[in-house]
Amino acid sequence: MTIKQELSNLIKEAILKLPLKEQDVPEIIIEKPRHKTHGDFATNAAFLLAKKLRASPYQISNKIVELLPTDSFVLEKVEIAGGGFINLFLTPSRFHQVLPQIEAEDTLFGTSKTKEGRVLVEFVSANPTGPLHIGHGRGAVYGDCLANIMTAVGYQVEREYYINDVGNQMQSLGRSLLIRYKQLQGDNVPLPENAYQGAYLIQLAKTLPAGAEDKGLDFFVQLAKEEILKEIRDDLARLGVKFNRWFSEESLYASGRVDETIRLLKQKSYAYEKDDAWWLASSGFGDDKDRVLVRETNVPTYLAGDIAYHRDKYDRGCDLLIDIWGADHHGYVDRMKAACAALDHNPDSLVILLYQLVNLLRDGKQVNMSTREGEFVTLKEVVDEVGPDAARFFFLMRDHNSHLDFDLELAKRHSTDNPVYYVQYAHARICSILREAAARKIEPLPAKKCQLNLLTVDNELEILTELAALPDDIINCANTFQVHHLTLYLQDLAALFHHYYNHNRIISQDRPLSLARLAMVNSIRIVIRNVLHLLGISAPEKM
RNA sequence: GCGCCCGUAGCUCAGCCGGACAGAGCAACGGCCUUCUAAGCCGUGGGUCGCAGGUUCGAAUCCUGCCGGGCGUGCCA
Repeated sequence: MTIKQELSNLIKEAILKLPLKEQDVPEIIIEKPRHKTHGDFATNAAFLLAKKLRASPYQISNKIVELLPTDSFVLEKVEIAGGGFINLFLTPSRFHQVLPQIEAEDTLFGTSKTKEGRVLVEFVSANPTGPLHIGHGRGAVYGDCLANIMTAVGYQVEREYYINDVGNQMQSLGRSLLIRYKQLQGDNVPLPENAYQGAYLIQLAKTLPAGAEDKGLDFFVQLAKEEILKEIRDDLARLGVKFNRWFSEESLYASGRVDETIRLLKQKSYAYEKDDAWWLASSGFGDDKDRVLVRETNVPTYLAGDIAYHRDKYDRGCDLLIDIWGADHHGYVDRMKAACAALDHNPDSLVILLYQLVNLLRDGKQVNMSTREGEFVTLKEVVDEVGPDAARFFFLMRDHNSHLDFDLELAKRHSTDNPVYYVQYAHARICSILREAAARKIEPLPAKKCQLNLLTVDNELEILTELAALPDDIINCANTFQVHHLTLYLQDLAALFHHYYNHNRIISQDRPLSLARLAMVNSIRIVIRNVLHLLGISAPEKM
């Protein structure tokens, strides 16, 4: 049980003795106050009860405090302040308990089994018509990390990439490659404006032997698709982004799942015919207007395929579908949710998370990212320049709803202002201390055998609080889908450690003290490493 | 026009299911290396939380309107 859960239970038991019925007890929120003088934790429970009990928060707080157990090993002191806040001060020994726990759970510390169910995270899903750009990188890392977090709280998680390998774009891609090939053969064929302009097709065309044009357009389509997909897989692998499955849109057509889904919608009368096309009655489910499912040419739209795909995910037994899209697709959210509702699925079981655009900067100045003529900065270029660790950390630093400035020079800098190094350095520093202890023949003891009551100086208890907060923080991330809290958590923890290191000797002549401090520092190491791994970032032992 | 996101210190942002004096990093200025990694630490200054109303015992946080920035608004994918 986490400290917060423990405190929450204590408060709740007291409230029930007020007396109050179970259903009238508000959700007890235990928060960490901004100021130390307000306790290690605090709750505003009395404010929430004031109306119901027709008493002032101050009076209610007094009653609650009277009803708290006096023989608790957790609470050292309880105060009422700020007109009704209950400020809770913990015994040092409660803080110390976290160290043996971290040691015992080791790589699992921070994880919990608080959630259950099958979650499918679909992300990236970029069209295989060109290299991934930096925006895809943000979505990739966000999705990968969110999947890690969902796994860490107990969900059974699958990660998928939906390949849009159907439609005009693939034909256009094949034609573009064919033209590039002909140009290389000396033919003076112009590349149409609507063709794919990127230089990557020239590179690919160069690998083709003479006479390749005899193999027909379809050969070029398939080749371009496969080669580009291979590059995409390589780029994502380089970034440490993992998928369980690459789901081909084409396979949905081949298996008849698209037609079947359209038939089903017709049966339910959620699809109707108008102007020689078939429409989804999505406006009945909150969309602005109805959407075409099957064109007057009798070819299904992208939407039809995507609905079949989502239906497939549900049919495979997933309880929660998470889609991660770039913000430029937000206009698509309502129709997708409408489609799921039309298929009798609870719209809340489809969560669509949008991430905002990435601004690429170099020393504070915007890097030109014109997508015209394919002149964008590719993900590969960025990862090659700053490395996967820095790239991932930077992509994860901000709320996905906020625009992200990605400064290439900052990401490479080896100094305090670069948060990646700041955090990794804390980890390496601790490893170095542990090596030094070994060199001095100081054999570390398990935390429970150390005199942990020696850990009460400076910010030691603050560090322990921070360590203990991790499981709750991860659960919070899973609930809100806000991954960036973990990068902030790491920066806070690293700052606490660096401060501590600069003001206190860990290894000293005082052996019991050294052992206790080594135990604490080792727990910090475990926690930093675990969180970095959740973020998919390495935890170097030397820097 | 309509829809979504953002608007907090010079810069980049956190805080936003309402709560106690609004936080951090960077930048600026000034300190700290014969002792476990100075890729570090300490100190100083810096804010009408875009504007105007409303709800509330209490609003950066909720509601309405406005202003500014970004994105979207295909029988493309």
